[in-house]
Amino acid sequence: MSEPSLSKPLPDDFLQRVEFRDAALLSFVTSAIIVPAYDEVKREFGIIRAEYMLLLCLSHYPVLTAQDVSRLTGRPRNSISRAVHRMLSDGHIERAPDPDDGRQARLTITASGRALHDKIAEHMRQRQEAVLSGLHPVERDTLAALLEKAAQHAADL
Amino acid sequence: MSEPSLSKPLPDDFLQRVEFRDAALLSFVTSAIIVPAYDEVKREFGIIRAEYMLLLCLSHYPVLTAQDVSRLTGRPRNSISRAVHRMLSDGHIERAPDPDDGRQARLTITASGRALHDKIAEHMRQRQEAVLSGLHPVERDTLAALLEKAAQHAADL
DNA sequence: GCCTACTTGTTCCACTTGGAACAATATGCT
DNA sequence: AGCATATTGTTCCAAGTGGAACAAGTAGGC
Repeated sequence: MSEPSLSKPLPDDFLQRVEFRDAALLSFVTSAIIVPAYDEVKREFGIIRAEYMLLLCLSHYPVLTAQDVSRLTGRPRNSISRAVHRMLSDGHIERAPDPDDGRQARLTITASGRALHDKIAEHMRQRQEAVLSGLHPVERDTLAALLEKAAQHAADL
Repeated sequence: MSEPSLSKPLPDDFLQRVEFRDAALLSFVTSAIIVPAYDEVKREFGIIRAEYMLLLCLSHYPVLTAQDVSRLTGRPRNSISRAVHRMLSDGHIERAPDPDDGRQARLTITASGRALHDKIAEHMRQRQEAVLSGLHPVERDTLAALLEKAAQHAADL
């Protein structure tokens, strides 16, 4: 035991002193939800992040191209391309050439893909509740409203 | 990079319709800050995420072991181990064996490492401001307070 | 028509990432 | 003391990631 040795290092103190406190807090809370949730999903369903984002997008839009998904999610096109091939071979999505544009393909989700998405979304939701249940419902609403305002502003950058 | 991910051109209603809206909003806003900031830092300084987190930790604690940094940041020990070696060879940190425990080594930041950290932190801060400047100062304080409460709760999970 | 510029989806490759096993050391129990 | 167990830091390896180049296709100008 030399210093204030951190046998149990609580980052809270750390999150106060850091030079970019708001970003550090955002990152900490987000990771507390996202990282364990994606780890669970990968272990349980063998689905990696880009693959799930593909299913997520297709479950909210009837038809998308790979490029659409890339732009929606911010992931590079090659990651989406790989995800499309795996989800195709697993039968979770379908692909049809666009008759009006020979370059692009129209992607749609299958019943199997939608069922998988529903199960994964429930994992995400549960993890979200575990982390955010420390806030009262009114606080949750306030947080969501502030985040939405920031998201709006960030999207316009 | 490894972070949570939704990026810019998101139709507004996507974040409303998703099954885990709070997590999606958190992920979107966090990524809007973190991802471009780390990309800049990597391009400009050649420093990757684990390496910067090491510098960040050591700039706020006088002495840490690699294990401490791993627990503080949540990154696996081998990532920290690699970062330690590169920051050592770049002269940004120093390492000395712990006289009381032959397993661990005491890490400290050098003047060069601290200068690098200051420059990187300024990049992060600027990116944070770009995204969060859409909120009024009072809203920023409210957001930080709510996130801190959630972080506290998440740390106790 | 032709030619240039752009877009979509893909493959290639260098790099990052993190789980698992490992040696060295420390701790606890009897 | 001895022996089992835990911890630190490391290396190895399989997997994921994203930039760059690429072929096929489209769009616009002339």
